[in-house]
Amino acid sequence: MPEGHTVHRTANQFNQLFGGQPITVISPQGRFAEGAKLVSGHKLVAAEAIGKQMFLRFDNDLTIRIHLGIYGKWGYLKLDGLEAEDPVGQVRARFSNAKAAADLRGPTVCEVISADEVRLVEQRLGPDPLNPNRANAEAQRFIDRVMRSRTPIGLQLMNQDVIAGIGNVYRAELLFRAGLNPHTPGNLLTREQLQGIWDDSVALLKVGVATGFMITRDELFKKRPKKADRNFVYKREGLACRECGVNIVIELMAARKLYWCPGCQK
DNA sequence: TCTGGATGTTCAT
DNA sequence: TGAACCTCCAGAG
Repeated sequence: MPEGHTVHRTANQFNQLFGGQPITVISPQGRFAEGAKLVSGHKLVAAEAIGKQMFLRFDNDLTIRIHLGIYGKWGYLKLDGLEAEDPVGQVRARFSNAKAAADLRGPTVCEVISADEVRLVEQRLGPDPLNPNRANAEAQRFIDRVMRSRTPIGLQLMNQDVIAGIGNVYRAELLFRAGLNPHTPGNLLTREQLQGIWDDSVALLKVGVATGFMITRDELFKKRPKKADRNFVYKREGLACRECGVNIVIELMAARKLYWCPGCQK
């Protein structure tokens, strides 16, 4: 489920499994064979997530940048000294030590880049609500950026240069929780409204990191709700709004499905 | 068993 | 704006 929370969970898992240790990197599928050779056997200094991208920094100043895109998935194997079985299906990259292995399938990006190239990517990405550093400055950066543009807030929340880590599910749910019509131009919103969206994104993403699920209904945060119960509007087109009873609508916004409630989001 | 859809991004037109 | 990328899975039959 590649929105920002998933990538932060993966980075945490990588630091636990492989952090500070030499790591074997292979490409069973072959498409990452050259990159794997550059870093395999080197120590993983740290795994870091920014928005939907993960950076694996090695002790030879090279970094693997991974973006799952829409298809990408991770699978984990516990080894405890046993040999890993041959991968099933198209495994772009396998990361392993004696204790564990992580298989990467179908990513949009899996490449080795230099420290300078890492900085270029970091500069382009917008603030990440899960970035623990400079939390207040990051919020202001988000607010200023949104207010500069007439682009609808529903589009801006999907732009990784504006806010890194939000995808289609959180976009729909954040706007519902804020009571905002997705078509509202960014420059017509107030600082208070945008601060509210930012704070809510921090809270929802933290729930996502903790649970692994995109739960957006407060009363279900500490439970394990079924998929159909987790959200207010996402994938609920034609059903009655949980708050006002008006039917949830679906429309295409920049070729992505947008779900919202015309009753609650005036 | 088959088909369509999916939480995303980039590039060409 | 639409196609391409590329893999898995839920739902249909």
